[in-house]
Amino acid sequence: MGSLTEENYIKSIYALSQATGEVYLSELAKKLDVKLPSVNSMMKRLATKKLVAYAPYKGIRLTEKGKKEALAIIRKHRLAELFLVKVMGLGWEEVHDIAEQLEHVNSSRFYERIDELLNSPKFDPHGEPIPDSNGKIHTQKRTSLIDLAEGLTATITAVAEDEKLFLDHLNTKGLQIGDAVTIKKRELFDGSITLQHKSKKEILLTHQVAERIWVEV
Amino acid sequence: MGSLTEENYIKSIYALSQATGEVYLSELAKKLDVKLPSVNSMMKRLATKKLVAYAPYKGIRLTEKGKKEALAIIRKHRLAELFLVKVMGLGWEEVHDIAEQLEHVNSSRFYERIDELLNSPKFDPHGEPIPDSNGKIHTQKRTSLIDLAEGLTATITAVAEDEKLFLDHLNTKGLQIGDAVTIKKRELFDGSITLQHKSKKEILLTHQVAERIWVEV
DNA sequence: ATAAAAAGTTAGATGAACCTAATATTTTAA
DNA sequence: TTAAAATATTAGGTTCATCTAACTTTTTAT
Ligand SMILES: [Mn+2]
Ligand SMILES: [Mn+2]
Ligand SMILES: [Mn+2]
Ligand SMILES: [Mn+2]
Repeated sequence: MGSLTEENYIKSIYALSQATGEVYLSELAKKLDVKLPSVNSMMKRLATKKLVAYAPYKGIRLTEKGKKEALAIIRKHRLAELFLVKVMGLGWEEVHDIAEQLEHVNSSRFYERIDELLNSPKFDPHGEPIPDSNGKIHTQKRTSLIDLAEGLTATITAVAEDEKLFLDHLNTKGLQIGDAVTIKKRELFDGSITLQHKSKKEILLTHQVAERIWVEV
Repeated sequence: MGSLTEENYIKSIYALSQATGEVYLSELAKKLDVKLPSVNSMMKRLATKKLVAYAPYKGIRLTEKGKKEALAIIRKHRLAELFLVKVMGLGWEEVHDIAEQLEHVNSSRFYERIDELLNSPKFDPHGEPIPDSNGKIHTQKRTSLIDLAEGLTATITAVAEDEKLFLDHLNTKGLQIGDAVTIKKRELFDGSITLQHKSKKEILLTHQVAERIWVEV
């Protein structure tokens, strides 16, 4: 295992590479809130450690070793989040920041026990899949609410997790993972969406909110 | 709050100053497993931060601010240990090393919830008092088993906590916090002690073990 | 196709946290 | 009371993780 800083780089590279496979150093710099030369020199270090494949002026990608390490950290992060919600009774909107710290705890016993207490859970409180202890992860093809046609009914399977304000917003709207929603109206002007919700209430979501909610039809 | 390293220095200074009040840099160096010049420059840093009182060639002591910070860390450490035992079902012999990491987690919510779930506990799994959220701590006058006269009966109130092998040893001997023991025999030759235990069994403890067990008569 | 913009690199500096080697001060023991 | 031992300090160096400033390469837009 590397340093806390190295772990955070690896995790961010993994997250960014979900889209295209390759990651630009400038993306990484933005995500980690550091300058390009910092990223540049860290990439050289991670390359000598065989965690990323790096060639000057080319984008980077994780090696198998790097991917494995990323998934181990993500596993700890998501197990921690679910534990904080299910066992400790915290809200889904407040667990991410704590999990950012707990994911770096080095103790197989600690995470073994969490996994046992939660019965080897498959999803975190925001609907993200939890990699198993071998680093195997179930990636779902995800459809955003904004891509759903009027009239369709779908189930909320996941939501963006790293902005507390967004989750606070969902709390006030009364939306949760597993809820069935029907698209009543899609506004062409501003991209906002009106949902029919199990609570019988109609819910209006702005584009900004709807794009952070993923569903399964 | 300072860095993880600073927190560990503060905590160690607090622990060492329990005996005499003043702490020698060389003691600190030994405890933290670093060399003297490292301690020396850290003391200068902590002094500018008003966490320790430092003058060249004099021992150091924590300021009130430093003491408060130490107690906050110790509170987190001990709450974490008890949580790991009571809520997560880990053994008292395996929680110290995990708590060494959890004590640096920066989240009042996390520790608030632990405190609530445990009902504002007063003692950790090894019998150490847990400072309250204002940094108030109940220090007991502690008597070691080696200082007890033959024939006396006493209750185990605390044990040394930072050596896993020692706690494993107590587990095999079947000794726990709260157990009543009677001194049957004290050997002059090697300082070993024979106890009468509630389990009806006689238990032989070497001096090395007995000195790490504290009791109340 | 060239100029401008974006992305990436190098050089050199900084602060944190450590180190070794040399030196100074204080304590202890002969 | 002086020498030895213990303790503390200074000087100077290393690695990690960051930065700014200057420069190079690649991409994009006119
Ligand atoms: Mn998260
Ligand atoms: Mn999550
Ligand atoms: Mn402990
Ligand atoms: Mn303890």
